[in-house]
Amino acid sequence: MQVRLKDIAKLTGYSITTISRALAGYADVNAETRAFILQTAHQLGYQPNGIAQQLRQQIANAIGLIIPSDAHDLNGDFFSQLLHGISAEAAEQHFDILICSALPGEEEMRAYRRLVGGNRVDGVILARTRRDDPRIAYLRAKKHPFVVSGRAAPNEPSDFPYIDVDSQAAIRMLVAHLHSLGHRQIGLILPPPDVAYTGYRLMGYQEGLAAAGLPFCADYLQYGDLARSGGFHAAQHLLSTQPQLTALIACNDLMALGAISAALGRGLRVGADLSIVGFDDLPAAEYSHPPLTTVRQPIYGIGRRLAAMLIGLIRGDQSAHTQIILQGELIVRASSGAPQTR
Amino acid sequence: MQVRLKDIAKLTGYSITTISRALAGYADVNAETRAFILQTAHQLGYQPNGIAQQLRQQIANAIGLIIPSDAHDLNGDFFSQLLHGISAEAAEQHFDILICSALPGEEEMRAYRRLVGGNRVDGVILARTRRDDPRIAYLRAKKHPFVVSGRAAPNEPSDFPYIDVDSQAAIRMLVAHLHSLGHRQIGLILPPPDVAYTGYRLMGYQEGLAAAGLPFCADYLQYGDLARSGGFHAAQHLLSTQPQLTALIACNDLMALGAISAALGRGLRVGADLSIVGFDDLPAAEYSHPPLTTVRQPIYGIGRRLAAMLIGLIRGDQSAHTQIILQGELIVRASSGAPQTR
DNA sequence: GTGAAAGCGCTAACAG
DNA sequence: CTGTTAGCGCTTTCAC
Repeated sequence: MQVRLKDIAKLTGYSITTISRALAGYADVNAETRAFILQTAHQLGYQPNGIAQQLRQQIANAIGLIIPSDAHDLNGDFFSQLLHGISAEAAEQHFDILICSALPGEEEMRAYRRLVGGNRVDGVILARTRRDDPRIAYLRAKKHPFVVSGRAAPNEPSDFPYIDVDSQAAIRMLVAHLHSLGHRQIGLILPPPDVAYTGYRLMGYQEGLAAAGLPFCADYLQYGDLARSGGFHAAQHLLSTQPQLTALIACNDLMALGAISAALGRGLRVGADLSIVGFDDLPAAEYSHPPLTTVRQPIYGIGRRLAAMLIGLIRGDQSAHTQIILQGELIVRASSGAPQTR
Repeated sequence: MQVRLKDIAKLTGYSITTISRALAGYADVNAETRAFILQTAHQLGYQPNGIAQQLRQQIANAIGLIIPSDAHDLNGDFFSQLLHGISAEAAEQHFDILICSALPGEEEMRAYRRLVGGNRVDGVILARTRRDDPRIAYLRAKKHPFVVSGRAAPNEPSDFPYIDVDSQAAIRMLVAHLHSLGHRQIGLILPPPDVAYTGYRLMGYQEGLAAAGLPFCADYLQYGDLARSGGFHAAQHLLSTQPQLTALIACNDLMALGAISAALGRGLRVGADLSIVGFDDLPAAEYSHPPLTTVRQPIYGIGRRLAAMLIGLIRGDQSAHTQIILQGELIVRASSGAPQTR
């Protein structure tokens, strides 16, 4: 079965130590010896036993990612892209990724204890932070390296390394965009209140309205699940109770797509009778009909940089402890246009 | 930092061996001793070092999943759901999941060698098999446990454990459905030819046509990427070169959504002027506009069962070596209807 | 019931 | 340049 250093040692006549050093590329090995050893190792198809290396070196060479299990259904594309970025960077730095899906709550914390406490990973990446997030409390107490996709809620301290998109500015931008098209009655579809970033998006909306000289109306707000269905139902509700609305801002693309579906189902022409805009720029946004006006968030890049930061922290590079807020880019597509009354 | 067995031993006065046995639940430990040890361990917040357990027991307690990196963008929702199922089962059986994204090719094979050859995982799950798949050849040669989501291409032997949906029957069903609505000119949007399941879907189409007494026309076929863009461009092409088509079958939902977008963009009423149907039943299908007629594939369940099979194989349960073909369920929604000419 | 000792496969002082 | 030795933290015979 598995080829061990011992096997190469037996075959070449050198000691296990020399084999190890030759393979690891240490300088103090005779060039010919090294060549011979490398060749033999290659012939035997030697692959170092990762577990043994990890035990010996006291590092797992792995990072953990615990995904809220509802996220798969809610926002699979987002996590998939984030994971893509993370794994690209991890692969380059020879790190593995340990994945766990768990429901927020006790199950989730058990997963963290197993991965973190059990030394299976050297650091973890957190996503979709919640208000008063117990995971952050745990990792902070453990002093275990971690980085976060997104900040803490507005009124909580974000005293950890993170990368976030300035969603406050993004929503502000969307309000300004709609206002410049002529919209005066703009509804907002928000994520659930316990999601940390919900507060930022609401603030951005209020600031946007203020900047445009528009009044804030609480009846123009509706909360919904982070998915198409959430946007669909929220839009249904807003459109029937507030028919004067000419535009809807959804706090992410999936909700926006659900809202489009609701609007079309009511016979509205999206982009004319009703403008709808989102946030994320998932692949789905480009091919929806009409294509979705949105603010682009470089999800892949965020995943990549998060992984790079985390690996930096693991290696003890204190300069990796940074907090980054990215600006999104407004992508105007046909789902938003000048308001028209039928 | 980390609490070790040694620490508990020191504190309780028992030997490491006894601590280990008490924690592992062996019967030959005095009940009081055990209680005392368990309590102490709990107080100290003991978490066994997973790496050490793995090295000692020669099992990684982990399964590997190597995701073609293009899949994240192409079909994030699908992989996300599959991953969800896999991780649910794995978590229950106390297995970790090691994820790697790699481009098909040399990079991908290196990832396999590292994970499999390096003993980091006890088994792997393969998805989106290709014709003449080198990963299967490698795993087979290594005699390493693996299970596959999907079969080999029609003309290749599928002599490995797998779970697949009968996509041949699914496409046949879709043809029958469209035929029963009155469609006679039905186009087909296919995945790239190197994807293993493409052959099955084409066969299903041909069989469906034959059963309906319709002629097969090669001009009604178009290949495209496994994504919205692929469906979009394929539909564009079919609709402009074969305007007599009244229905399009897309081989997955994303392509179908792209096709809907293309049709709407040409001013066609989907479900009336042109019927479009897909396959998968991703969350997006339900909320597209119009909602998509499709064949439902229990992706989460497939992930779950794949993980269960693999863990069975790892544990040496030969009865886990099974080959399962599931039947999809036709979900009729508004994107398909009787053909109408404008 | 409990403890001593061996060893999983590897790396890293330390000698020579 | 190369080999000897000592573990990483855990489990598991094997004695007592």
